[in-house]
Amino acid sequence: MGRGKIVIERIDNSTSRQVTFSKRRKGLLKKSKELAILCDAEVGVIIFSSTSKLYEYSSSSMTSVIERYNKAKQEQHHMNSESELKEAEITRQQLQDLHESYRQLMGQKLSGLNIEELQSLEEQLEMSLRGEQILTNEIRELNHKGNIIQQENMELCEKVNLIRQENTDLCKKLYSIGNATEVSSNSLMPNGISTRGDPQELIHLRLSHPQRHRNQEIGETTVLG
Amino acid sequence: MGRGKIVIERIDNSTSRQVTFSKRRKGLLKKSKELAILCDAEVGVIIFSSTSKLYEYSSSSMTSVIERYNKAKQEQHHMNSESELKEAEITRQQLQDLHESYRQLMGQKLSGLNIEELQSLEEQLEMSLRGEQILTNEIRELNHKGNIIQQENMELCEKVNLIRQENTDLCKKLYSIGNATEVSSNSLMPNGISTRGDPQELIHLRLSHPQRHRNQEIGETTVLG
DNA sequence: ATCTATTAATAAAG
DNA sequence: TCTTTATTAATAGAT
Repeated sequence: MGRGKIVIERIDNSTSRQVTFSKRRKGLLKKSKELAILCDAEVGVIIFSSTSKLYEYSSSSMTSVIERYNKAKQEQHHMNSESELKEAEITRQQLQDLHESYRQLMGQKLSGLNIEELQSLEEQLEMSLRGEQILTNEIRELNHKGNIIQQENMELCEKVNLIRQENTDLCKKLYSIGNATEVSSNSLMPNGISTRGDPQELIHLRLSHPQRHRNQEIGETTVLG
Repeated sequence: MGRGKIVIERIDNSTSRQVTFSKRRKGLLKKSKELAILCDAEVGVIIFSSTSKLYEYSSSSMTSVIERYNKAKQEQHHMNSESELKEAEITRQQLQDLHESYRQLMGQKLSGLNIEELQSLEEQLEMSLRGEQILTNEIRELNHKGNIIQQENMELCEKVNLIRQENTDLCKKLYSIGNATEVSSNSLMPNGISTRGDPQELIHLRLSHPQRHRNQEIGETTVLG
């Protein structure tokens, strides 16, 4: 879809690579949006340019997309390990069946000629089964630990976001104080002393009013930390 | 690009929504690959259908893309908080300038009449600045903790995968033993006793040979756990 | 799933 | 980077 057909391989020319990157990135992000809207899908796209610049699109928020992705993957893993356990169960059953028919054969053939070999076989089978048990238990434990840590992780993230939000709000407030006082300061500077009313009282009010809010928020945050 | 132009809005008809999803999903993933290859970019795409089925593409691995994304975001936040700190610094400077001109004005006007109010103003400013410091420190700490837990998480995942792989290998071996012996068992079953050679010895060899491998692997895994 | 008319994306050039 | 334009690629609608 251009003046000529191209093969999909790394573009060597740095300039045209960048041009193509810019065009196709735009196209990809547009198509991502369209897919999300048309088909009511949740979509997240992350692009790092060859110069490591980040571009992204997410129909909701990247955090929620990644979270959902992790959950879905976790479920997939669960499914996997469960089906693995089932397979192991089947294998175990097959071995037991084998064991059983073997025992029957031995009974039919000669009673107690190769007992030593039979016992060795039995031991080996048991060790197989025991070893497998150990492994599956370990996997269960590790899965469990993983889940717990991931949970902690998410909770921590929420905490961080919460506090970050508080901080942003606070910064905004501080900034608005700054702006407000800056305006006043202009009227106070030696060049422009045009004292309408009492500027002193005005500033005092402006600063003392949001001050209470600030103290409250600090208190809350200290409890969180 | 179809028989007719369409508007980008949720497709109400469930069937055609699903058809469009399938087509466009395929297109999006293809274009993602092309972008990654043509432009040497790292790309990750996550798609959840309206029925919550997961589709994905990543030029490297989704884990590494997400990791890189998180790092990049963290840096952005650092930049943000640094620029916020700079802004706070500017605000602080502005307030000090104000303070200075205020003092000068006071000096010019009446020497020491409203000192109490001035002091109150000073205290309030200091508290503002101190509170901000506390918040930014907390954020740093929380970020740090988050990183550590994430690290732990990844290491654990690797461990789980490693052990899972070992288990899979082991299962395969076990399974192949099962199949091999099952074949033998068929020739051993009452219905088909056609004893060519000594089947007993044959089974014993087949079982005892991989047995050594098994024991080794169990040993290794126990060290890991 | 396959077909095809049509639109959309984009390669190359300015 | 933006615009233009020829051409290919994607896909909407139908089967």
